[in-house]
Amino acid sequence: METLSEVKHFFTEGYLDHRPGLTIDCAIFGYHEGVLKLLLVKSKVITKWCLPGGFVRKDENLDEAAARITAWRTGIGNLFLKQFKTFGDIGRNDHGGAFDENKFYELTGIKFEEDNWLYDETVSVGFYAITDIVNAQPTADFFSSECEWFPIDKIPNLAFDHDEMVREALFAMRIDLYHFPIGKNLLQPKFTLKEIKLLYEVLSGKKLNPTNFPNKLIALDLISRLDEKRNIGAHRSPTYYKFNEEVYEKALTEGLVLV
Amino acid sequence: METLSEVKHFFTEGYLDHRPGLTIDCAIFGYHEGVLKLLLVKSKVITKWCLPGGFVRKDENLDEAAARITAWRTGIGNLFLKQFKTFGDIGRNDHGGAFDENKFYELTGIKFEEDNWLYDETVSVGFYAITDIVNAQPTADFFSSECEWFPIDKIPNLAFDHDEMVREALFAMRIDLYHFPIGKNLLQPKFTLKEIKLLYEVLSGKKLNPTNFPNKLIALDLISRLDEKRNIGAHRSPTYYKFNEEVYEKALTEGLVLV
DNA sequence: TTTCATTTATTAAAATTTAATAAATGAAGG
DNA sequence: CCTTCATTTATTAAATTTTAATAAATGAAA
Repeated sequence: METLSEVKHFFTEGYLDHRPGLTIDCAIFGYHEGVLKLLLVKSKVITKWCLPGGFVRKDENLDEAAARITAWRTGIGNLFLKQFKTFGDIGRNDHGGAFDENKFYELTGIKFEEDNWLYDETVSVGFYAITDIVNAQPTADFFSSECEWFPIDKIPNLAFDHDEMVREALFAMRIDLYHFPIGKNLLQPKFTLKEIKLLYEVLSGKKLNPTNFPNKLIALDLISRLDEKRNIGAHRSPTYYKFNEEVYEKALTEGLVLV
Repeated sequence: METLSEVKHFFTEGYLDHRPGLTIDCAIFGYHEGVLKLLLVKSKVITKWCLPGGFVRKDENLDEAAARITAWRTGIGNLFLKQFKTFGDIGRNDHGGAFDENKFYELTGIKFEEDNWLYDETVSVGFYAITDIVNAQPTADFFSSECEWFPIDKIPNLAFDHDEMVREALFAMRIDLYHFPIGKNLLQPKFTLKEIKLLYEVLSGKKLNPTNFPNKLIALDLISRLDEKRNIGAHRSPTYYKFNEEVYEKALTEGLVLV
């Protein structure tokens, strides 16, 4: 939502083209050179930071809604996206004083009625995504004054049940690391063993063995060695590796066991 | 729902105490002595078998709804229950001719109107459960004429998107096997290494190493040896083992890595 | 009473994983 | 311009773990 008229339409008649009581929230993790961050949104009318999210449209599936929201917030389509949990505790819509009605009226001229469709109890389907930070373009909209990356260990208190969502997203992502390949959009097409090890270390939050871990990826036939070396200055030149497309894609749908 | 008046109330005024558009479906896996089965329900008014499920009440959370439904269908409370995926494709409510309107009228005297709340698009949160078959009491109700265990490799075509649900439930359960302890309600308090190996083999669908696999459980401190042996007739007596409660409970919430 | 089938437990072989060492590379300093 | 040095990758050796093979136990059946 970028214009005031779009906003007004959404608040007064949004229930006509959105599925009532059904939202999506996305934990978008961003990786770049050894740092893991999370994309958060600050609304002008909510005093706490939030996960990017929104209502599901009547003409789209859950996956499509999640893809739309992440694509809009990051500028990147086709990123690694995965449903991790659905949140439906009663009372989870309660903002606990975080919503500023006056500010909302000031910005929109709309008085929020008790029976507005947005006050209805909602269920939110949580998705997480992993993207490369340099390729992403954090995008704000009418309400969100800010849209920023936060290092994973410096995430502020979030609105609603979004704290729990982040905790669960990270937990699910770290389990998925053992069962789905990752890295295709996070590393260059040619990468060194040290780079992919660092990626996994940052995502998992654990130290990995420098020789043993890459060997597992090779044993799974997920990556393979190239006849090319990188020049990294005053050090021994490491060999380049690449992902094996077919194996990678197959593992994405069928799963694997990486330990 | 057991009586006709309950049914009538649900169909005409159910939206008053249920959350509209929000259902739960449960893949209840049953284990007993090396066989894995799935609990299915056959409704009098739907021509195909279904997963047990139902609408979420306005006064309960998702987990509570899932616990209520599984407890009602199996007679067992407090079983291993886990959310695995939420299904919200548009058109997933379409029964594809599986719903028999005439039979429904015959049984209830209710004419289904186009605008009945049950015709609204729904999102279903999928849970799976694992229970011991001998302790379970499959229970039918007003509509479900039958409620039966089906061996996992002999599951018939199901109604709605329940085929996909079962596939996803099994997939999720088999991944969870690597990260959460299982067996406390499926084995006797004292069990042999062969028994727990068989349990894992049946649940995972894979052959496991007879000495190595149990050793991993011991190394994780999940099980420990007792000073007692089982008499199994004309064979060498195996040693009994038990679960370590504290480790087991901790792993249930924090996760583990079992490979 | 002895043999036998079947199962668990122990031991030895194989494979894998970890740690230690060697080799490579170019910057920095004499 | 040559030597030293810090740092990184690659290889080799040690340690550990996993697999396979063998031994021991048990009671039914011959």
